[in-house]
Amino acid sequence: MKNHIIPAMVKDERLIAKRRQQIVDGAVQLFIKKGFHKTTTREIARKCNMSIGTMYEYIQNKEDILYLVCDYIHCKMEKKIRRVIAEQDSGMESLVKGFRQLLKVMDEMRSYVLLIYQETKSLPKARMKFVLQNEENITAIFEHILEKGIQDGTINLEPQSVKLMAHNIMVIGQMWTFRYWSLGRFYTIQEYTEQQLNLLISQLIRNRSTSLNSIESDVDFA
Amino acid sequence: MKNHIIPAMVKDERLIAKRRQQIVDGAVQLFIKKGFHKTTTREIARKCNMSIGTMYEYIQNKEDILYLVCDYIHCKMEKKIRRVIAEQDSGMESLVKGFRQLLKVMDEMRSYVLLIYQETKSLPKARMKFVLQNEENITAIFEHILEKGIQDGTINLEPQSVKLMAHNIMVIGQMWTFRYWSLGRFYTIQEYTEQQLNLLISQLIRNRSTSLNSIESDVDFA
Amino acid sequence: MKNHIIPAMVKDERLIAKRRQQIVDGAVQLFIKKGFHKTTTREIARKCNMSIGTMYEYIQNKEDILYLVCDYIHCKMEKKIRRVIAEQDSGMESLVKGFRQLLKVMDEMRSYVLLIYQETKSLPKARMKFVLQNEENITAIFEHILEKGIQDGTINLEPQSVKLMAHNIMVIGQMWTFRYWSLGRFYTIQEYTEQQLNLLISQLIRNRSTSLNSIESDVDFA
Amino acid sequence: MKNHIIPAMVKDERLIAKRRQQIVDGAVQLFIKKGFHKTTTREIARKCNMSIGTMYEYIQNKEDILYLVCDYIHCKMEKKIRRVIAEQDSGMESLVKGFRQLLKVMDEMRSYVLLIYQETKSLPKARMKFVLQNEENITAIFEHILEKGIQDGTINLEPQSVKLMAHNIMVIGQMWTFRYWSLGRFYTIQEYTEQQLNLLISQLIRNRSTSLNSIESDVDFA
DNA sequence: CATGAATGAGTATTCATTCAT
DNA sequence: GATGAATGAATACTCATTCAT
Repeated sequence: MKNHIIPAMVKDERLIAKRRQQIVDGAVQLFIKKGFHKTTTREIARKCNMSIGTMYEYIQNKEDILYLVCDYIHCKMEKKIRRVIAEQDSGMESLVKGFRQLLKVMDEMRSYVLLIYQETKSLPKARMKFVLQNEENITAIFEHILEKGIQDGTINLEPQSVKLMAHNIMVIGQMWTFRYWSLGRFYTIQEYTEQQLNLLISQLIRNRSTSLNSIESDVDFA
Repeated sequence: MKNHIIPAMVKDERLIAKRRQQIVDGAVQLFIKKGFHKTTTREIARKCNMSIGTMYEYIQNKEDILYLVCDYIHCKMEKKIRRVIAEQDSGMESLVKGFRQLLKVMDEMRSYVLLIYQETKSLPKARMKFVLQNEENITAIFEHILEKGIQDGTINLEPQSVKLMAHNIMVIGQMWTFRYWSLGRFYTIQEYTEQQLNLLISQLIRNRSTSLNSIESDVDFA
Repeated sequence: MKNHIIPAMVKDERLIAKRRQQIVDGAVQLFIKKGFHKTTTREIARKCNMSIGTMYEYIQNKEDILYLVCDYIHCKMEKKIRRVIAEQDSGMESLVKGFRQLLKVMDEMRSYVLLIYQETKSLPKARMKFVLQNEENITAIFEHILEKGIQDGTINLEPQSVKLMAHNIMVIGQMWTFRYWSLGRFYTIQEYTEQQLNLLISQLIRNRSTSLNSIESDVDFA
Repeated sequence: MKNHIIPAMVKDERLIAKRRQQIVDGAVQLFIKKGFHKTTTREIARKCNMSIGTMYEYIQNKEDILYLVCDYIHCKMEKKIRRVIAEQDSGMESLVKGFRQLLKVMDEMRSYVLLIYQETKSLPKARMKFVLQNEENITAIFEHILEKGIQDGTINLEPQSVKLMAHNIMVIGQMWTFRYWSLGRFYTIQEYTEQQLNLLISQLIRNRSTSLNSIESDVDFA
């Protein structure tokens, strides 16, 4: 977390972290249910069992809370995704594992991701940069995987398209959250995942003789 | 336009259409610059050279304006895209033309699309439905193209993936608007279009012997 | 009617009277249902099938409408009450007939009277005077009856109390409208009338040997 | 006071009572001078040396203020009237004392009572019920007195007319406020009181041999 | 460090009235 | 005479933020 950017009235770093987590936990629920603008600071304070006065000891304004929330969500996502990436795996193996995990996370955190997605714009320019940067960090995971795959020969992709492909992968994940209102009517998350994976692979191999099934899914959708 | 849904205090239908266009024209600019929430009704009225009183003769509340704006944008997009689709073209031809046009439109209307994207959630539930429906109408254009291509044999895609692929296409278009902050640093719209097109085609043909170049681009990016 | 006080943009006196009656008819219903303040001029115009523009040709402002309404109600009440007063009757006979008629009218026009009662204060000072004067005119009917009764010996009352008694009688009538929420639970209008009449008479006779029953009620409560 | 019904944003009960009194004190004056509808919340806040924000911490909407005012007035009236009623007095004695005190209070609080009278209808239904209930509580005082008088033989009244008579007494009091524009021209409050008392007594005794003068007035009109 | 009462600028919306057609 | 679109002052209420205790 880069919370350090947000100044607090209180010194005790340990306390700051604890209280901010409290704030984030309370705020997320409210933001998801009502949106950032329609949630009042009073509500947030009440939700996290804090007086408004106390809350303002740990933040400077309402937007700070949104920032903390976005940051928290991104960190959690990133951690969850990195967990399945192993050094020893080939590029393609990592890709498949990473992709499946990405979609698993997107499904689990659907409303959270949607939140970031819809409210980021409410952040002041400077803060927005940081949030977008977080996003780009996650995108970078897939860039690295693709590059590794190109080098070890398991992935076939022109270097100039690496960035683009990484973005595409991220967006395939995100669209499950922001187009769920339509996609959810036609596909389960498993179906969605495997079909998108098939389409994705078809872009990354020279010929489709390589079977996906050779790479076992160690992602189980709860 | 389904504006008819919004009741007006004024009877003259001609006038209603005219004034509402005035309102939309003024509001879009402000919404794009400041966002829906931070734009005041007074500002909107001033921008479109109307008194607030007059404005409220043609709408019922601020959200109506947002709805009118979203509706207007979607209609414009749909019209522009349909323009390049010709009956006599093969599925694949239509797809390529449609895709290129989609991206051209997305680039031209970048901030407009972004607006819809970020503010749709501010609409009341009922109104949101309509906006999402509009979106789905555009997606349906590509569904039809894909189906046509499957039938005439120019496109290779499993039927169950048609809907998914149509969504993917739409999202490839939209992501140019909402990830422009990153994509715009690495690609021009032409580069973006052609690379995405290449990736797309690779998913829709049995073998890559068919060259894209055979389908000339009649889309010029102004 | 002293409508003449209210200037109109239109000349034709016949038309003025007709249109103003139209306005009054529409307005009364609305005022009764929603009160003066919560009724809009637009609603009134719509209710009486007139454009607002036209309506304003016959009045100068919203308060004028209230005035017209009050005036109309008072005139109607006065006419109805005077109808049962006959020259040849004794004072006491007139009193009983007048009283019973007063209560009949109050019951029939309950919501109308209540309206005057609650909204008179919304009139500008000058207009209020006129309305109160109308009220006093009706009160004066009973003053005259009481004086006649004193002179012909059928009513026993000190001259200094005549005015007071006339007011009391009016108020007995009015309270049926503004305390109906309570009185209506315990008494029918007939019970209310006869009990109040009994009490009233007991104040106006030297000894109670005179029976009320000798004066027949020619008022039938529909 | 049943203020507890009105929720406040502030917790300290002591403070709530104090601030609400402040609000009532400021509001009454304005309501009396301009009426409820023509008084703005800003004016009220200014009058009671509070920011609007602060004021709204203690009420929920403008109507709440009106309710508080009505409640306050009724409570004050009731207390003042009850003060002169003594256990050991006979029914008739209580009645005379109570009646004189009622009129004294009505005179002192003339504009306050008039206010309740004219603005109660501006309250939302539920609140209006409470106010009317308060009114009925005061009326009940006189009901009890009348019943006592009937039992101890000092008052002669048919049981079925008790409720009616109690209402009549209340209305005799109230009419001094809402017909003061006319009554005030002819009677002082003392004259009004004694004449009405005489008329009242004439309804409540079998023969008029009993002299009122035997019951001394301990009400002095300041 | 914690509290929560105080603040007041800011906003959507209404509605009586006018006046050009 | 009739119409109804245009006007904009006026108003109730909210809510992020502060600061004395």
